[in-house]
Amino acid sequence: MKSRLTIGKLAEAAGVGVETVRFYQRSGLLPEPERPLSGYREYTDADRRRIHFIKRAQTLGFNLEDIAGLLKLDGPQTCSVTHDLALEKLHVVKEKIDALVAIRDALQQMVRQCERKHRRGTCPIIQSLVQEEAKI
Amino acid sequence: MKSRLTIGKLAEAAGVGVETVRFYQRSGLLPEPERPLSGYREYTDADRRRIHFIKRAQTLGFNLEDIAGLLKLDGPQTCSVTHDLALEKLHVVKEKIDALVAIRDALQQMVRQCERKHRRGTCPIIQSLVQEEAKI
DNA sequence: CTTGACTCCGTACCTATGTACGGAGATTAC
DNA sequence: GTAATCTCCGTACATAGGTACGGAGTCAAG
Repeated sequence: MKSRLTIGKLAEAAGVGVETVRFYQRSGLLPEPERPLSGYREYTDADRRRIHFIKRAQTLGFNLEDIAGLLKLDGPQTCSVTHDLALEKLHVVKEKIDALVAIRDALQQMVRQCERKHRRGTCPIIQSLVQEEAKI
Repeated sequence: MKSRLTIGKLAEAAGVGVETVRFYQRSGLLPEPERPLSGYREYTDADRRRIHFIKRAQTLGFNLEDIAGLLKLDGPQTCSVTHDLALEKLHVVKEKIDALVAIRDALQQMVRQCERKHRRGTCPIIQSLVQEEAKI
């Protein structure tokens, strides 16, 4: 099912606006699509998945430049370049995970505290988050 | 050691600019500081930690509005409000962790593949990331 | 007690990431 | 085949999150 999509269909399928697709193309995040009929862009499902990936990565705190770096990992580099870049990104991702796990644990503790009605003046969310700082 | 900080010292200690501190104050992310001497703001170490938390949360994909919500957990609400807000944030944080773990695993697989010199035309980073989509 | 660094405030400006506009041409639905 | 819809392009505008400016007041070292 090699569905050919116009820009409008792609945008709808990916949950973004047409202008966003054009913007990503201009920014180099999407490859130049074929334009057989009259100059209209023709996209494939791979482009839709790529946009999904971009949007997901954004919610994880990567900016478009970071994301371009991640997407470059799919390119035709030598394996050593890819390897090093992947390792670097891996490091960043692991750090993000650690920081989020600390926040998750603090939130969980807070929820439990509230459920045990052990409330004092204020719930110690910032304190518990902030004291992770030395570790992170 | 209840160190009193001027805005410049605070900014330096927190690794941001003076204007950023003023901006956070205007945005309600930092409380109004005391201003005993001649109107100069006087900050404490709690403010420095708060800024660190804001910066850390930003790299995890929270925007300033999200962060204000997290910081509100430290406030003097009733426990039930705090509980519900914390649960909601907990959900978001867990989702972020899951997505990052998927990316981490894909990157790890990629690094291993490169190390085994099992390279084909392109490393399958996008494919492996993108195919998580159903799960996430 | 002067000089240089710091702070005040409001406002203007900047970058990243989109969003919208508008007029001309292509396509599709009737 | 014509009307509605879609796409083209360049450019302008919008929003979040800062960052810089400028002129006046304050503080601290010599």
